[in-house]
Amino acid sequence: MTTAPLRKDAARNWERIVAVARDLVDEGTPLQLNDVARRAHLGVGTVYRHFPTADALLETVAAPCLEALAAHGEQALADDNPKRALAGFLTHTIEAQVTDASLSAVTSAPTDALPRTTELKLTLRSVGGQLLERACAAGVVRADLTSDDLVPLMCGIAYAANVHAVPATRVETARRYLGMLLEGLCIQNSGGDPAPTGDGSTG
Amino acid sequence: MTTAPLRKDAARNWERIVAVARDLVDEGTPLQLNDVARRAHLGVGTVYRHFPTADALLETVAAPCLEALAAHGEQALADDNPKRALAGFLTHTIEAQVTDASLSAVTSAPTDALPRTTELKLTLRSVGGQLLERACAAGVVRADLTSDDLVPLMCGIAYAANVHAVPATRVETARRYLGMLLEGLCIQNSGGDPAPTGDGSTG
Amino acid sequence: MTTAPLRKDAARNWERIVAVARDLVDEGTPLQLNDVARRAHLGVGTVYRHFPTADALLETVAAPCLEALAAHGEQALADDNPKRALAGFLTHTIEAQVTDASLSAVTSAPTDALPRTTELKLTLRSVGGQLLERACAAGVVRADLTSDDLVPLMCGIAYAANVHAVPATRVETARRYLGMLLEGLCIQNSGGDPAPTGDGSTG
Amino acid sequence: MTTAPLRKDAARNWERIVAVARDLVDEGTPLQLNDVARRAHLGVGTVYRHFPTADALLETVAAPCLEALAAHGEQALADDNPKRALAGFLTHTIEAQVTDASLSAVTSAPTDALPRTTELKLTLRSVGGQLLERACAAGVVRADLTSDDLVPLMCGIAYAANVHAVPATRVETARRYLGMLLEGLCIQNSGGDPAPTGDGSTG
DNA sequence: CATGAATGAGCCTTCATTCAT
DNA sequence: AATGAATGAAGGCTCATTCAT
Repeated sequence: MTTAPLRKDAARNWERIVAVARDLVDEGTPLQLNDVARRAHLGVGTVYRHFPTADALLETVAAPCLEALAAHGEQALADDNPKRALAGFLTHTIEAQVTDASLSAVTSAPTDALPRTTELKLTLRSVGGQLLERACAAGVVRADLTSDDLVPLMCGIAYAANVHAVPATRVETARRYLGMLLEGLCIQNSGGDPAPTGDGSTG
Repeated sequence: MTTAPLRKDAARNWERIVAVARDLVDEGTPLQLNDVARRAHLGVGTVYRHFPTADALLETVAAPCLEALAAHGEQALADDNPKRALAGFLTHTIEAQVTDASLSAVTSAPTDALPRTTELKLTLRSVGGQLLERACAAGVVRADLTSDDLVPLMCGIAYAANVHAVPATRVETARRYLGMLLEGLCIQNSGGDPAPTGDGSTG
Repeated sequence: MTTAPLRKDAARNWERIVAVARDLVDEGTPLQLNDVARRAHLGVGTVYRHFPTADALLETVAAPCLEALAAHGEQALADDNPKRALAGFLTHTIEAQVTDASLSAVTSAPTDALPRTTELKLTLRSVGGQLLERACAAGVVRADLTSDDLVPLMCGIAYAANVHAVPATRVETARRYLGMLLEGLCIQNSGGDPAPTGDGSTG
Repeated sequence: MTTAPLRKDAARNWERIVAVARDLVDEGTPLQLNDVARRAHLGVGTVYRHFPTADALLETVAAPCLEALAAHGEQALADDNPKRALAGFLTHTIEAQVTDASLSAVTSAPTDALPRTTELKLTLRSVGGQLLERACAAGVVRADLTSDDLVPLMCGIAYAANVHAVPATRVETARRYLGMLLEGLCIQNSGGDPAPTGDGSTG
């Protein structure tokens, strides 16, 4: 729509570049445009033509996942159980973030290289915000939680799962941590005493 | 202890290096040994002699904070309110991590450059484990939480507070997020339906 | 003449390219064929077809000015005051060179990309030579000045005006410098001692 | 004075770098730091350590010549013949500029990389200004010539001599052109009509 | 003819680490 | 021990030119 369709060969190269980048992301290698070019058997210039910066490429790699998340979110809006809808959306989000390194990088970044990314992030935030609002309205979620908190919290959970957890168990760990966040570490009716004290004093 | 006490001038250099490194960490500058040397008005070689790698220096910078945390944890063990003890310890930990960039780096790192760091991290884990155990025993904390989860969760909370939150509000944000984790995002008696579904399906 | 007339669309492209190049020259941007193509909304290949090198394009841009200068020179030949004729011609030349960056580049260049340019430069040289000859014959110009000196001297004056003089005052400065060159920096009857000594000794 | 004396090996490298740069300048090769490093059989880093930019190196190469010119200028101030003093100074300047490509580059540059260069250029300007003032006072130089004009005019003459003149004759040509500038192209008492007309009209 | 994607040499710069002084 | 100069691999990016479409 927005851009003219690429020529066939250019399109093939574009795909190659993104595919290589995807592989690099998956194997945890930092994205370097020269590196991508070498692996894709293309000139550096070609890569730079398609992606002016490494971030632009990373965001392109992440885009489909962001879109899938957004799509899922839209579906979740149709769920008439607000709690389940929100929890499902967050679960999906977390699983994606833990599975795909491009996502965590992109969602954590304060600025975007591509307008499309900004757009997707806004959509995601908006969807999350709506799901949250409904859950709030239904009284199933604490009232002091805002849509601004959702992304950081998800990033945090994903980060937690990536710290010390071996790849094999990451998704599982992430789900556990999300469960803990949703239900709380503490048993709720366990007494009237404070959670965090603010000044950290224990005695 | 393990090493012979440094000569007076060497000791002074050591202090200088660590002080400079502390400053760099605080201003968010990545630790580069050349940089440290220049600012400390010392030769690079001197810095390398004291700290073979940047990580060793970083861990040295972080050590006092880790010790302070451990000390606090020991005190907390004396608290007869297990929930308060644990919450206070976690609050302390989070505040430290958010405030001090060296801490988050060191606690998140899978391996350590210095044995002392490993030792401290173990102590911390052990203290946390004990506090957790007591809280568990008192039934104030969910049973599926293990001492292995504490560090990742704290790192996650700290990370969450660092994403998108401006420095000025970070500590406050981190406290909020810790509160949410402890109490749960969801209102507890709000229905029988599941939190995360595991397969993420919403309908 | 030498080449078949261009097809209408090709001619339009040619014009577009030259116009864009003119703009780039005027804004002081170095001529890059890719750049020209982009601004002209044409493919690079098209630009390369019309102008095999950046110099060829530059010379094409400069050609009309060179022609105008030549035309002026021809007119000056009709002036019956040899001194005025020469001075006028030089003034014109200088003004053009200072005003139009393409000119200084082309006139200073030792070799030409286009035969047309060589032709024009020869014409100009010839006209200058004739004007000079007349002035010499009339005894109003020093005898050791040859037609070979005219172009370098004009380039030099233009260069002088471009060094350190802000754009706004360049033409004025160039005129002043030309005046100085014509009349001499030194007061003529001011004594019998030498101008440049050749070995630079001051005594 | 200002900087600590270099270690012997560093000093040797410094010399090597400057010598190589001098050669490159003399053979008309553009100064590239990597290139310098290769020719000097040194690591790039070494060159960058000594000279942060190519301009800094160029100015270092030019410095001795600038100093020599300044020294000559000081001597010229002692000459009791103001015209000869000025002419000698200008001749020297021109010869140096034509002979040494580093000089023309440095004197024409609007900004300097090294403070030392700025200093030298100021000295040179000041000396020129004084010589000019004396010549003016003695009535041997046109009154509308200011010290601001000296540098541009000398750069212009040097440029003129470099245009089209083959290296072998450059110095000679430059001297001739300087002579012409000093004495004027026109025979002075050759009539009352104007030199440049300002509008360039020839009648 | 027009197009513009592809090329890749070439330049710039940084920085972790070594080692002669 | 202390010093800090030297190293050079590594990464970044541009741009003139070619050639498949």
